[in-house]
Amino acid sequence: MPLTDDVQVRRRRGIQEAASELRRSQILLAAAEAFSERGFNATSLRDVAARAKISHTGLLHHYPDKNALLEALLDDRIKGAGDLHNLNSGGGEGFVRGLVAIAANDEQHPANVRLLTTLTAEATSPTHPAHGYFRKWHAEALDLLAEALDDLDHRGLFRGPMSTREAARYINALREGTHTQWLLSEADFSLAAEVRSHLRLFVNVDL
Amino acid sequence: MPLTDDVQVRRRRGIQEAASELRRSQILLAAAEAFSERGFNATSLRDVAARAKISHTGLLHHYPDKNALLEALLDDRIKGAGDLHNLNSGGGEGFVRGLVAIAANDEQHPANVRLLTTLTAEATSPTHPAHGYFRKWHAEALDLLAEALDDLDHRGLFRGPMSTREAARYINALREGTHTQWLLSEADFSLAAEVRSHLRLFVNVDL
DNA sequence: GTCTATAGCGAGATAGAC
DNA sequence: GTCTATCTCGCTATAGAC
Repeated sequence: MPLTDDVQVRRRRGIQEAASELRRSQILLAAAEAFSERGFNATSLRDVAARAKISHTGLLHHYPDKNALLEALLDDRIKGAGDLHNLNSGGGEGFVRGLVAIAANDEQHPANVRLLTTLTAEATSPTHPAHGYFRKWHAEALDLLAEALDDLDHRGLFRGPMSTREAARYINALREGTHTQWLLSEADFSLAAEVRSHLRLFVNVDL
Repeated sequence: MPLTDDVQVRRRRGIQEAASELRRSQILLAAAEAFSERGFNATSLRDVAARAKISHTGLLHHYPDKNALLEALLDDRIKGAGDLHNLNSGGGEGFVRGLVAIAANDEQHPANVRLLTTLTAEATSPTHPAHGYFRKWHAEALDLLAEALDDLDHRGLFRGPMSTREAARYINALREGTHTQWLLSEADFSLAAEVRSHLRLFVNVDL
């Protein structure tokens, strides 16, 4: 019987994998904190490592370089957020209500907002490692919102004087710009209320 | 007669000051280029100096450190732009038409847009050297726009269902967010047309 | 006013012990 | 899987010659 099939070995391996996964999520949390405070470019791996209470070489064992760390963080955050508020079920109403829910959640976590706002702006540069990632994500976000508005339009709940695609562009721009204003004004208005008002300009849905 | 009152000395000094000013504007141009491509944090003084065809220590003679360079650039750009399109004359109509003019100008200079978008996001962090600067600038921009909308409101040219101050917030957020989308979409729509549409949602002015 | 030279630091990444 | 030690690089900033 080969050693790799040994029950104890498999059990030990399972424990190690769980520990490893825990470490990784600690590291991602630390990275989110650091990137949110200083941006991606200005943050050092040593800073992230210190927050995760690990050496910077220990960090590099889990993520081979800085870009890999960023990619893992984006996967975790962006892909996670959409599912969390089930933007993809419940039709047009579900979608726009999900947007308000996200804003309400963001309001309690300014660091999250700063993280995405800063990374987005940095990624605006074509030389940034996450440029392609954000380009794709923004295009997808636009498509999804336009679809949701189309769904509402078919049922007479879209009230804009413009096309649904234009409205989708306006709504996303409003959200993005409002995040910046909210951060710069040090949260002196309600993010959720603001998003609710934005959406009411375009759709006839009880939010 | 003391040497400092000598005519030739004064003339030479005048020439030197003019040359110095030229150098400074070359440096600011180089800084704008570099910051726009890579952001402030990720840009080195050596990079800026190379673009300005000067040594990095030569640069430090004109601007004592990196923050001073940033501050000088912001003063030059932000304070200059408002005057250029005379946002402060011509009342409410003049102001909103000025906003469209700025967008039309920005459309021809994506690097300018990226510069301000990136710096704004970076400055969102309270530890950023330009944090206070952008905070103040955003608050002022909001006040000025709200005043312009008030002026239009008094003459029945404001059409929003919300207050002028809320509308000012929406319009500024739309502009900020649209910049980001425009950069990420690699300019696949017209910035000026978009701003014109935004404004038409709120004011009854021929743009 | 601009340069060369260099100090002094912190970065990303690798090698190899344990 | 985590560490120490180290390599190599590029950075900001200073000193001092010209």
